[in-house]
Amino acid sequence: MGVTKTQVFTEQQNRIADLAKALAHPARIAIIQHLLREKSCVCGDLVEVLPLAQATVSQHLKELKQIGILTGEINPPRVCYCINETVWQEAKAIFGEIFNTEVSLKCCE
Amino acid sequence: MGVTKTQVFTEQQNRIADLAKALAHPARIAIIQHLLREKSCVCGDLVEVLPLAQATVSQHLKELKQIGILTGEINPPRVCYCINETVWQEAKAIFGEIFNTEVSLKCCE
DNA sequence: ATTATTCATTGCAATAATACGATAGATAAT
DNA sequence: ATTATCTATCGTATTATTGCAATGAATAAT
Repeated sequence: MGVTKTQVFTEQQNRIADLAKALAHPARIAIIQHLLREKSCVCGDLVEVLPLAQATVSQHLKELKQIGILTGEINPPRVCYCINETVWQEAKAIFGEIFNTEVSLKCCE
Repeated sequence: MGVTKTQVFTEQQNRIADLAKALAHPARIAIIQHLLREKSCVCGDLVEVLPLAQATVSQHLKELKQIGILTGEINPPRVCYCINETVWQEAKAIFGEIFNTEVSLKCCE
């Protein structure tokens, strides 16, 4: 049916999946990397850096803003996008929780 | 056009995005958590744990196998799915690289 | 007031992802 | 041989995602 059955999973599982989905596009990775490394965070700069149309970049920014990873501060006529420290740390923690789990080596015995 | 322009991004950006996409569904998170925590890794066990049809679970397992996160060892008539340590460590490292980057606080100045 | 700049939104087309019933294949058990 | 068990795949329906041109909204500059 093309629609994820979110209600049958835990809140945590859905949150991780949603955060992962936000990272599941190279353009959004590029945006995040740029905001992490450079000080410039104006939308127009990102449009220049990315080989995508302005409308497409705007859409990716919207998604990252929606999940909370980015904040968009209007500074007319520009908009400055920044990484939201709180959500970023949450994502770091939630991914760390999974990746730091020791993998059971007793598999397939 | 519904198709990601992978060729215009770096290999690393595409790899992170692909790994993130593999994690971008609560069912696949549940599968990974189960394989991390429990020793049982037979496909049938996962079908019982997940509130999804067998065909759907099989499809999610296929995706995780395709990206390399899981290995599927045939042990007739069962199939044992295990976390692939190598790829798992790669994913851990690649996500860590991003999340351990210090966020520039000089944003929007 | 008019024009230019910056960014968001809308509308559309194309492709990808999600879900499941039905079926097939392979082995074990009888 | 027949039946049962386990898993993969196919076909199909539905929804989501990606991408961009065109347009709109809001402010700055002239």
